[in-house]
Amino acid sequence: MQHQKLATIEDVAAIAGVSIATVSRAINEPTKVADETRRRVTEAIAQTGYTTNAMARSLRMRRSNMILILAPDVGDPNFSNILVGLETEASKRSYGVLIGNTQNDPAREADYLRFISSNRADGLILFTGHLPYGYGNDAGESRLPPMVAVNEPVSNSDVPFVGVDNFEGSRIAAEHLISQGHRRIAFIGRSTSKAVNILREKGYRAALEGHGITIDPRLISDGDGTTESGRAATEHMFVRDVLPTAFLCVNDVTALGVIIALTARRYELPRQFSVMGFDDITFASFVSPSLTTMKQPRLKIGEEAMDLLLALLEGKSVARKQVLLRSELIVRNSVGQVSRS
Amino acid sequence: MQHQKLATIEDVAAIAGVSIATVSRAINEPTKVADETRRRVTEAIAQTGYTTNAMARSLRMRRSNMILILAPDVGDPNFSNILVGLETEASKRSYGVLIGNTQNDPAREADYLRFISSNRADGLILFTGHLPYGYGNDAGESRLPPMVAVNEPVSNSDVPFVGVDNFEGSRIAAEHLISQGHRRIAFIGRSTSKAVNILREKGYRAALEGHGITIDPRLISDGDGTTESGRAATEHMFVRDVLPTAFLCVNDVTALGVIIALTARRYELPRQFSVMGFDDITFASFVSPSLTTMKQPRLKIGEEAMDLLLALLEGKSVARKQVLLRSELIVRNSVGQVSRS
DNA sequence: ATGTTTGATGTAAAGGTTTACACAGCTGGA
DNA sequence: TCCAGCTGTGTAAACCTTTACATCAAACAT
Repeated sequence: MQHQKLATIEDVAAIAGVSIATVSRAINEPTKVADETRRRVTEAIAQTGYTTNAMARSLRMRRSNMILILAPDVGDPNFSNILVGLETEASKRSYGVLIGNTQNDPAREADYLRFISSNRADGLILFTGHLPYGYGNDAGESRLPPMVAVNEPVSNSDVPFVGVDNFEGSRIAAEHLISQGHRRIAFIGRSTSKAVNILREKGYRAALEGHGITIDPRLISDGDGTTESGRAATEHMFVRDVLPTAFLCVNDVTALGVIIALTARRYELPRQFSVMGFDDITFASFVSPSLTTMKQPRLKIGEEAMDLLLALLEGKSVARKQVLLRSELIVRNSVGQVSRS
Repeated sequence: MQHQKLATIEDVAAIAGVSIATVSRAINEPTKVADETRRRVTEAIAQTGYTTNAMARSLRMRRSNMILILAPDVGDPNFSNILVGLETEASKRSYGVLIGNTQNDPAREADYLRFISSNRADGLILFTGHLPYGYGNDAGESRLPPMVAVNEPVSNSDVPFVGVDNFEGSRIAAEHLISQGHRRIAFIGRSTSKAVNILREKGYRAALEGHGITIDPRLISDGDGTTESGRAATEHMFVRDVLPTAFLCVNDVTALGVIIALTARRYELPRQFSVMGFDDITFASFVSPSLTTMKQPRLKIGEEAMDLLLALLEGKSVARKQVLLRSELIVRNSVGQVSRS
């Protein structure tokens, strides 16, 4: 009962009174078949409810029309909206989208690579910030398929990247704080390994230096981008008693941790301290105080990335190997004029 | 350069000095081939880096080992964690997971159904709360594949459902408010169409009735589960001047709207009003006041749903067509003792 | 009238598996 | 000695397309 034998191209051909080659052409290259014949075929298709078997087609054409999305964490607040963009563009061009949630587990990444080598996916979108593990160690030197990185560039490689201009965005964010009179500005979320963090720190430095503000290294704090890291970094500054008037955070999630720490110490925001995030994730507008931040055009990022990947896939030589979009300053209530101290 | 001709089963067979049938058996039914032969085949596979071509296999076996997930909105805060569960279980059983973001657009749903009829997916996970549009209107009466609903049951159908016991959970939530001395309890988010809302309202009613509290219909407010609906409903109650001491909301997103409305009116929570949510979405612990709510075991829901679907797919007769998991009361700071008024 | 081009269609191969069936050799029982 | 059953392997069909090549008729040019 499971399989009631779907109609094949042969059934259609029989009904229309033509050969299967003609049916195939009527579907894929309509101009190459006579009007009258095409009409008969179309009718036969409607009559049988025929759909072309994607497996047979993929087998023959050596192409699955599927894209694999490799993400370390599907729960990442940046993920879902980029995914919508990716999916929208893919489906518009009749590609399907496969999800691989790797949790940064090398075994799982290697596992998912087999979707490529077994022809189940033609291309790869990388959220991971690194090339998949397990690449090229099987004999046969498995070639990597066309790829595009998103969210985080792939460190030392020439994998095309689509994302926000993190340096520029962070510079704008810092400028905003400076424009509110802040001079002692902390940067929360320094990292030596994550490209995004590095760029955002550079933007911060550029802005301060551009305004002749000397950077106090004690105001730069390591962090891995989690809420807890933001909270801990803030606490640490209080313990050491080296305090800024404003916190520029590597992302919104970190900023949330900073807000939690400050609120716990009963400070009033933004009167006593200003906090700035980056990303504009969903809850940024719901926190109290609502978060001033830089908005990533996530939908657009997804669309552009998929567009680039499909271009690569279709063999078009692609001019730009890097698409940097602008982030937008969203002013809410977590940043204020510097308080006279 | 794209395709350097991958090794096929034939190459392996040649190297191992056996027929392709034997190679296939060595891979899929190892016990059926002699130890020595199997060793040679394994070696040949390693040597060539052979991976079986999934398209050819699927074509032959009439099975893609792919599951299609149909979701109206990938950004739904309940979605991502359930997805992780679904994906984890699927990948454990070596199924792949395809994402279909439909935005409730009938055309897109119908479009995705073609993944089924073209054999690109064997089964369906429904987040949508309804059967996909475009089912069965093509001639040939396209049979629906094995399906499991998640997040929201599929109204009037016998599609198996995996989720939380909404009635019971809501009853527990209401009981909690009652235990804090509340008698005038509002229910925000009534709906006549959404099964989840209906069940949660029933749980609310059951709890109140069980404690001999007569229900004031003016305290039951329609809502579609958005933040804005929660805000508007609350405002409306102030305008009519019919006020509860506690708000039981159909979900956390709605509760957030209620909190926003109350905070805007400068009420102090939970001293003056109590607010209770449902779902325990990520930001529930970050709102101020942090939200008391019922936690959905989302990971588990995903895993159970996929497990059920795969069982269905493999033809096992499944005992339970409905898996109801318990939700857990999470006490935070948005609910307090009723204030003497 | 002959040769050439064009357009529409058909024939058959190829794509890479799985698996029913056949076969060969061997074991063990009668 | 013969037969039955078992084990391990091979042959070939089937799964459903796409497409190179062949064919044929009609149109056109010479």
